[in-house]
Amino acid sequence: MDTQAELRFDRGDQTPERLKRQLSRLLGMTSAQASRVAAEALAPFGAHKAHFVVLAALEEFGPASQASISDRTRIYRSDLVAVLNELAEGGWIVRAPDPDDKRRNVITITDAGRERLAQIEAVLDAVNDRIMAPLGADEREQLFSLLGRVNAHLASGG
Amino acid sequence: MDTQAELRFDRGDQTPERLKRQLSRLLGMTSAQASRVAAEALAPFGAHKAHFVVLAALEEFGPASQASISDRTRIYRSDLVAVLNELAEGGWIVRAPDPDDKRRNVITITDAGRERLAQIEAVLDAVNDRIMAPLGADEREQLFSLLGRVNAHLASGG
DNA sequence: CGGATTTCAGAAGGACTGAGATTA
DNA sequence: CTAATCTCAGTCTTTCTGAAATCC
Repeated sequence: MDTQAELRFDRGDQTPERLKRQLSRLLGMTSAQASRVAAEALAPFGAHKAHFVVLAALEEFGPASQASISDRTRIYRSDLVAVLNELAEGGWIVRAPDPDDKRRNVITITDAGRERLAQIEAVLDAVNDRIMAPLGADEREQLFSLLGRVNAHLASGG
Repeated sequence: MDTQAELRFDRGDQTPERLKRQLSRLLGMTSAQASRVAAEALAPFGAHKAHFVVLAALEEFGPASQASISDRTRIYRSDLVAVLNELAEGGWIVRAPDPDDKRRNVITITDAGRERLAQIEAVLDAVNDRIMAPLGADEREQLFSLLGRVNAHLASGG
């Protein structure tokens, strides 16, 4: 591809000094690239990151309503609907009405879903490794720790 | 606002273990929150982050064509058009045809633009400080350094 | 001609809001 | 009646692609 994105490498560093100090900008650029790498790696499998997130939550916490899956994954309730439709179509989850509370659905991961999860996880673990390639093990831990603290602070209203 | 986002605080940590190890997820969440904080701080001024980015590039590198502004800011050429329209409407830049190359426009920051830049910068510096509030000075530098290395690696095709 | 610049139109994804229908 | 759940229908923003028109 001879796109504009490609032309942006290897130019002399003409980044304005003011921009280098803005963490939100550095976060945004890095996040966008990381997401692109992950999405490209998952594309050949017809998988999305949301699939991984939901399957992991089901595998670790067991069958759950859509509301509690939303709380655990931070995927909005409204957006979960489409994700679960896709996962149900693939046979990776089962969506059944809850007999104890007719407002709810009970979402259950299937055996095929567990296999799918393992497959996606392997892909994403490799992606993760590739993203953090320039960092040593201790540096990776530092990055997680620092980012995690910033994130927790922002998530709790800071 | 009694929205879903608000309900996501202060629940017991029900985050699936698998998700905690994915840097791209942590990056995405932190980036989204940081962007939201920045956008909310700029909204009362009717400013966007792109305004800051473009004005900073013009102030530091002087008058430039839209193509070179794009290279320096990593804002796509196609997206720059709307940003420059807004900045011209506010009187913060002047867009004039380049007599030496009629394909180009020469974009120049105005005195009002410099004032605007200082105003926006003050807002964003405060935002930056708020985002990194839980970190000490040395930790902030570490975070910038680690993220910068990951970003550079991804940007150069890694 | 090939190549660069500006502009417009739109795709694709993520984050988010609001409301309707149903049920507790 | 209030509140929770699921669903649909959107908005908004960002990143990115493609192509037309103009000019070097």
